[in-house]
Amino acid sequence: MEVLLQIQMNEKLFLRNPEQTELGKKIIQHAIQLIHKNGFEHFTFKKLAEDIGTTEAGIYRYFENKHRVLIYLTAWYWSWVQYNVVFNTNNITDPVVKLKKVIQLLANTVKDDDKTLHIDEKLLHQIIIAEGSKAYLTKHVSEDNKEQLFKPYKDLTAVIAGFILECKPKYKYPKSLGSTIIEVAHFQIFFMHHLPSLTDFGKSKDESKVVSFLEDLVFASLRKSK
Amino acid sequence: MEVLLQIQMNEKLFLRNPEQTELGKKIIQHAIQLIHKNGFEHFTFKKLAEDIGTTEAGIYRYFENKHRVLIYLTAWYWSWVQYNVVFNTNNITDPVVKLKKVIQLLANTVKDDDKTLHIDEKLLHQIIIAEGSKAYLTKHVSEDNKEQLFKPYKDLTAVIAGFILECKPKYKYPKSLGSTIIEVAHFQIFFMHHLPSLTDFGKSKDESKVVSFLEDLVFASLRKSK
DNA sequence: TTTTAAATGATAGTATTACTATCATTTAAA
DNA sequence: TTTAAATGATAGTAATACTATCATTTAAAA
Repeated sequence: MEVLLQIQMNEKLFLRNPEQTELGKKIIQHAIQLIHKNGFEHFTFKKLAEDIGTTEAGIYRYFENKHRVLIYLTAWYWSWVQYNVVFNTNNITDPVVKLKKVIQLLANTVKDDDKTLHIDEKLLHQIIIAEGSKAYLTKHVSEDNKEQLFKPYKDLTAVIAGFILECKPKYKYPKSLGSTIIEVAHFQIFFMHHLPSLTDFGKSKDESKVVSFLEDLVFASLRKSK
Repeated sequence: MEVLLQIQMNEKLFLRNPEQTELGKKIIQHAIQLIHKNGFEHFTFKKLAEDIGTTEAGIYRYFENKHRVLIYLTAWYWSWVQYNVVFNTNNITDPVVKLKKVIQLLANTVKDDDKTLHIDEKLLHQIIIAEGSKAYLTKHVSEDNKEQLFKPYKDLTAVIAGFILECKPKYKYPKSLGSTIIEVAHFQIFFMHHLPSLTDFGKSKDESKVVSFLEDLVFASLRKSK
């Protein structure tokens, strides 16, 4: 069975929808490669244009600025993760199993998804780990939030919060624990690779240990005992 | 009793020690104000120089670039937090009480410390929440780490990890839980103010609820039962 | 107290970044 | 086949992130 996955993106994320043209898809594809290679700070529309074989002006027709590209990529990523969470937890009734699945999807190495042709999810996952929080750590986060640019992140958090409440209906912090799972999964992986003494898995560089830590953390909080 | 606090900083953080001259102290003082006001992305040495009444070249004699200023400020901040942790937990034997103190110091509003004249800790705390992770989320994090630029952060994590092991000697993830406490304290406060639907304390904007969430999270993991 | 060096101020200059604008040309939809 | 939309090519500007030079002030050493 061959299916393609297309994620509907908020119109405010772009000036012209990059999914709808060849140039647009190239912009996304090469933006992922360049941000991954050089980091977001050294990513420029000039380099991107040269990489693709178009001009700066061409990129500016799709995105207002490079920060919007980052927001677009993070929004896309969180939508894709939510799709995977929903897909992988479908027909599972046990909320503990569902939460474990979520933790695995967040913390494990991603492999490129063949259902999206121009997006390399493995690279994108690494970008989100290292650059994702820069999307909202700005002075204009509230304006961006009013335009619903972070909706996919908030939706995913809500899904996870739902699973948490299924586990323990009286738990008082489902949303905070949801966003904590997402954030901790990512920065523990980052620390493991780059600042290993901030973790207990520095030497092994084994993502499954981040999964174990998170499971320990989450299910201790959700035990019925208390 | 009037005492002044001076924190010994790693020589590699700067070109010329800003603590040792009037101009240097002004650079730190006004950098904090400007980053707080405009955000790190819009903070430039030109604006800083104008603010102080000196020239760009003057700033470059103290710091290689603006990223080093951010690293300096975060290093200073973590050293100061560790001083406060050590001071406030001195003579306390119960590790649970010590950990609670740590959580409060990390998550509560900071008031300006009179023992440091040119640094406004309240502003600095807010800067670290919103900009702190940009200090290490770079492509050159490993080189910076080799120069020990993140040592204060790692030291603080180690102190917290020590308290965690005092609580539960067999706990498997003391360092990861330590860095998690630090990070979660900060981004939950950020979310509470700017992306409230990612938390359970959006409406109240009450930092003590972040403290409650963190205590719940941490002490569930450290209960003797398991 | 003078000499010397260190720190600062003033100015200039460069390459890159982050855009905006214009117009010709190609491509695709009506 | 007309018309419009998308792209390419080029130019230009203000701001940013530096580096370099030299004169002047300030402070430490002789």
